[in-house]
Amino acid sequence: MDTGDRLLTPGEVAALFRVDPKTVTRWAAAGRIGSIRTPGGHRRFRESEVRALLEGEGMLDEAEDVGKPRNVGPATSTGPGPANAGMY
Amino acid sequence: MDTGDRLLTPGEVAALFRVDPKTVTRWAAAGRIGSIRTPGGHRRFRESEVRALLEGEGMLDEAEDVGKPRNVGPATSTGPGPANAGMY
DNA sequence: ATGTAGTGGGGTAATTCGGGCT
DNA sequence: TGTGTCCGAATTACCCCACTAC
Repeated sequence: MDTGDRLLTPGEVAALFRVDPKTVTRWAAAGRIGSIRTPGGHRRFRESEVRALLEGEGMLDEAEDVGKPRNVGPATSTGPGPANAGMY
Repeated sequence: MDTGDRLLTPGEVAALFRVDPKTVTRWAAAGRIGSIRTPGGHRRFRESEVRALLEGEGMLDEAEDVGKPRNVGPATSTGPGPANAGMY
């Protein structure tokens, strides 16, 4: 099935993350993001991969928040939600 | 999409609020402001969200809405759409 | 084949991160 | 409780030039 394997250039990914194209290249070099190399050596990234990293790092099942617009208390220690694969 | 999804760096947000970048980081850690992390661990903030906080529209009566209005429509309009038409 | 734009690689400065303290 | 500053460390941004992509 086609997961939208649209290939993006480093410049595209950089614009999405608001970073420098060189930084995106560094991510690929560090193995933090999948990269496809062209015969010339340039890198190309998958749209699906970048999208997953952009906001839904945890790919959590986004539930409808229509029944709770009143919660202003951050006391939800049960799980803030997006527990990205942080390792910093 | 067109909500001005321009991402800002902690330094930018800090300059907007006249506070230290560290303080902005605390807000993100407290969940008071949405934050997007780069594979490297750095944070990026949405211009629209920062703007709402600056305007004070985010702390009206109780309309605190820091969540992300995820459009669960049938169409995956979440994407920016036809950004590049056959670039490579 | 030539030209423009983007990309790659290396190196250095600036920013940000994380935790702890005043 | 919330903000600003300290530290060390990692990550990122911008500089150069050479090569690739169209």
